[in-house]
Amino acid sequence: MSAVRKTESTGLDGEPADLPEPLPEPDIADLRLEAILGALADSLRLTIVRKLMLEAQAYDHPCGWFGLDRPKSSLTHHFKALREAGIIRQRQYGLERRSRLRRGDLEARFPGLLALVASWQPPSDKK
Amino acid sequence: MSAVRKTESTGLDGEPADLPEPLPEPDIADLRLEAILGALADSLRLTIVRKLMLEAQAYDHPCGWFGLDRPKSSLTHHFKALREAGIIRQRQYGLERRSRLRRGDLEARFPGLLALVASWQPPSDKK
DNA sequence: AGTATAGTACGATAAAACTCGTATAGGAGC
DNA sequence: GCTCCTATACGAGTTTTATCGTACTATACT
Repeated sequence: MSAVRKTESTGLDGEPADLPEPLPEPDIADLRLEAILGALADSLRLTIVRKLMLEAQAYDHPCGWFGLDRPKSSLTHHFKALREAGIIRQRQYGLERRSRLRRGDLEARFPGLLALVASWQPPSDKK
Repeated sequence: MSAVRKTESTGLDGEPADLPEPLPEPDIADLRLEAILGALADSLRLTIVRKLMLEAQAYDHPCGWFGLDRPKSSLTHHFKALREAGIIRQRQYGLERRSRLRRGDLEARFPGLLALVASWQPPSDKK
């Protein structure tokens, strides 16, 4: 393993520690493949994860950044499903609840899984 | 690509052609990641697929070979779910309906997916 | 033919998941 | 304080999935 620069203390998954506390989520050791596959078995959620993986820039994006055309209460539902499965981490930043992919955790526990999501293409109509 | 020996004619996924017709299943081009992940999001079905992948010997195993402690009608349900998602192929051999993994198709369309299943471990109690 | 066998089909029940309207919370900015 | 904004919480209706008993079909065997 190559040396990793740690300027200050670091938090979960190599993140800086000076961030709001994450919302409740499963520990990396408790990630269950069944639960994760179930959470990914949905094209809207695949879209979310894929976008986080391929287009996330500065880390941590609010719900609106995804540009999903669904009622807000539906989106809350899907983001929560992803978080409870352990796929994303969510933090509260003032008004916004921002999400990031738990990329390191997922790759450590299920190597290759994210590559599958990356290569996924939505069905002709994204519904 | 290396040369593949074809003694006689071959059928789907490189199988010999002189086999009973497979039960209805999606074509390789129609495999949907969402559907496949959904079918795998279950520990009993993961157990089935994993066993097919790691222990299948002569190809094509009947339902009883798996040694699953569930009512027969439940097993029918789960095998059908796997077949309709495109994960297994089923053929009727007299009394028995035997299953095999669509290994080549899956690896071609979703490389790395089966490796995830292979590394899966059932939760402490297989239920 | 009669019996055992492997597995399906049907159907009922129950549990889980999806969808989304409405109401609400709470920080941000004027 | 008042309003705007992002997002949640609650709850209801709908759909999907799981579970499994019972009845049945079709083949194999004697």
